[in-house]
Amino acid sequence: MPEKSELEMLCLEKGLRMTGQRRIIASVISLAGDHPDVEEIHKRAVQRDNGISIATVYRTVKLMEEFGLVERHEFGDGRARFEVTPEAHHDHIIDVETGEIVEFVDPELELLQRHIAERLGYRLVDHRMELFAVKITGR
Amino acid sequence: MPEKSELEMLCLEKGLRMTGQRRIIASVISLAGDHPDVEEIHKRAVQRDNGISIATVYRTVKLMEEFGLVERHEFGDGRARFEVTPEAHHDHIIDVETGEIVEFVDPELELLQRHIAERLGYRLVDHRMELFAVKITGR
DNA sequence: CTAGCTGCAAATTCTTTGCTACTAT
DNA sequence: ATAGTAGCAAAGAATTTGCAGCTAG
Repeated sequence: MPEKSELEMLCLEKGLRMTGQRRIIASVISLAGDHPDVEEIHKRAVQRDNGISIATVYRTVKLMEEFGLVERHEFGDGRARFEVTPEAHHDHIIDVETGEIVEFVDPELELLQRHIAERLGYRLVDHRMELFAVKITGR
Repeated sequence: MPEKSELEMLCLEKGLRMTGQRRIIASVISLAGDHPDVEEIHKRAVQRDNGISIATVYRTVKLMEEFGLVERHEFGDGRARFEVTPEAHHDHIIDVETGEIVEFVDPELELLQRHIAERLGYRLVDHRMELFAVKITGR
C-alpha cells in the first residue's frame, strides 16, 4: 500500500472511515498543486481506480469540507474548487489571462479587514477575497 | 407612462432597445435597496406585468451586465445577485446570522490590494471581497 | 420593414440523492 | 455484525438556448 497522504492522515485523525476511494481522492487533493474542481479531481482519481464515480468525489469533498479538512472556493467560473485547508490562511490572485492562481498572505490586509468590520459594528468571522489581475510584462 | 428609472436611462445611453419588459426589470433593479437574485427580480417584475418570463430576466440581467450597467455578485449561496453598477466601487459585509448585506468603501483597502498585486508582479484589474461577520451585541 | 426580443419548453451544467449491494471497523 | 459507503441513474437547482411569433425603432 502506498504511503498515506497528508490529507488521509487528517481524515484518520478525525475518525473518518477510510475507503479505497477516499484514500485516492485524499491523495489527489493532497498532491494537487493547483485548485482542482470536482471534475478534475475525478479525472485524476480515475487514473488510479477507473471505477470511482463522480458522485463519490462530490460526497467526499463535501464530507472533508464539513470536517474542515479541505476548503471550497468559488472563483467565479461556476464550479467549486478545492484545496487542503492551509495551515495559515491565504488569499488568491487569479491571472485573468492564463487562469493561473497565486496564493498570498498579507497580515496587514487581514488586520484591516477586521478593523473595517469592527468599525461597522461587526465581528469578522470569515472573509473571501480574490484579486483579478494581469501579469506585468517587463515592457 | 411612469418615469424612467436610473437604470433605464443608462440602458438608453448605451443604445439598448427598451422593451416593456426591460423597462420593468430595469426599474426593479434600480429601486431595489437590497441585492436581489434573478428569482426575486422576476417576482417583483411579475407584480407589474404578470407575463414576464424568468428567461427574459436572465437574458436581461446578463445583457446589462455585459454592458457594465449592473454588477453580478456571488455571495456563496449558489445564486447570482445583482445591483446597479455603483458610481464608486464598494465591497460587502454579509451578516451570517441575518443574511443582511452592508456596503462599504475603504480607500486604504483598495490601495493595499493594488500594492499586494504589484508586489507579486501583477496589475490589478478587478477584485472581489466579502466579509462574513456577526453583529456585535452591546454585551 | 426587420433585426432583435419574448415566452415556452427543452437542454445544459453542476451538484445532490434514493436505492441496493458492499465494506471498514 | 452493522453502520456507513459506493455506484448508478434519476432528481434538483440555477441558468441557457432553439424556435416561432411579436415589436421597437
